[in-house]
Amino acid sequence: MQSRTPAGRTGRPRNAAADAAILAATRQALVELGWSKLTLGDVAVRAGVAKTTLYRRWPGKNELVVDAVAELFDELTLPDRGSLAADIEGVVLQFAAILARPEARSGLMAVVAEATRDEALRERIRASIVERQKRLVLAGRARAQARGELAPESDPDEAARAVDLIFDMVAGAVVHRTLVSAEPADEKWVHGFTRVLVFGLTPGPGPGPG
Amino acid sequence: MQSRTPAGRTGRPRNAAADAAILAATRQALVELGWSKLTLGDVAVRAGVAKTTLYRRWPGKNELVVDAVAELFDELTLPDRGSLAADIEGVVLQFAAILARPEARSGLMAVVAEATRDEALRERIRASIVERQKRLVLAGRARAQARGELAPESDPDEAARAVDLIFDMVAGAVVHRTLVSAEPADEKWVHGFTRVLVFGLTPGPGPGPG
DNA sequence: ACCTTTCGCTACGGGTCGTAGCGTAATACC
DNA sequence: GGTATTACGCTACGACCCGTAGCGAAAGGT
Repeated sequence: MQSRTPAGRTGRPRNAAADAAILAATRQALVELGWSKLTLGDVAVRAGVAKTTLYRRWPGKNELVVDAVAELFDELTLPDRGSLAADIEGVVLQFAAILARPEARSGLMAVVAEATRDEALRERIRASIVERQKRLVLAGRARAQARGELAPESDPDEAARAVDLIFDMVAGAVVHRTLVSAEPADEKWVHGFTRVLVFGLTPGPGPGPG
Repeated sequence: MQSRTPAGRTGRPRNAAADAAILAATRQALVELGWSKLTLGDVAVRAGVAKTTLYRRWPGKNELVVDAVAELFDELTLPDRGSLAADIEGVVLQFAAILARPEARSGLMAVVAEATRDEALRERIRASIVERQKRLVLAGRARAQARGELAPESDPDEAARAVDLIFDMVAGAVVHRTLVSAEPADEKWVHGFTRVLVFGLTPGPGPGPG
């Protein structure tokens, strides 16, 4: 047993508080400067650490911002509100609240853009941000099936595709509303969105989108 | 009448061919270098113009890339395929095809990210990219109402909100699927998406999402 | 005490930025 | 044709940021 230090290593241990300080400084810099004007030297000064310390812990700006933004999504939960529509509305409102924060707005899209040319970064985003969100979709779907609101999927492959589709529709709509249309995903909008998602554009069992 | 030159100005006219060359060079650089490593000096060399010419025509990298990417969306059309679902599938497939191109993938998200801190850039994106797409939603909706598939909206304010909602759902889902989930929005996916959008998650008049 | 790792600091070459200045080219007006 | 006006290509520049190397000191284990 040599696991008193994080990985059984010898030598001076890393200052754990510095990690938190650096990530907080990164978010602060994102708010004040935005992605493009954010420099690692500036973050180091804000965090009260040397620039070299930053480079010892993160490969570069991209990975640092991913980790800084990922922490924002820790607060996502899925309380049981009794129905599929209510569950969707609840989680979408939480998601919208996160995306309304400037550090998320400027950082998230930028790293996604960078990830289009960086497979490792894409995987980092998937593991630390996307996967956590997708688990909420899975949980909500299971609940709805237990309630009888959705038909249970026998084919697990089909089920996975359905979850991916729903996830892209929910997250995509909120992100597009917030960042591209640049208008708030408030309760009214979320309500209309949920109605369309659950009942569709054509007036079926529920009222139409008007 | 002094409007033979574009705006009635005197002096040497601008080389119109240079504009096209610069935008094409920008797209090429986006493919080869991506957003972050794209430099205006490099674009100038590719286009065969001086770097100063670039700065005389565009305020900076952001605006240049917006214009370069906007041209990609010129090809969007909305052929009448007979039904709302078919119309949606057609235009979504076109949209997906554009987003599959590397110059769109790396450029679009990056400028949207920059636009979160730049009101003028946001307006430029809205005018040259978003508005054109939204017009297709308007046209498709009018067709569906003419066919009787959608109830006509009496309140123009409600109608505008519905169009905005649909637009965010369609564009958002495709963008998220393509850029965040990083998987192709192929025919199978588009078909499933359209079914959910038109008929909803719950098995109403149509079949469920499975 | 000794070893190992981290940390802060300084310094560096390399690259990009955005602008200024200059001479020249291309057009409109007279 | 001559002149005014604008666009163009080119060069050069200070400022900034990058990412790394090298050093001495600090903080833990053994």
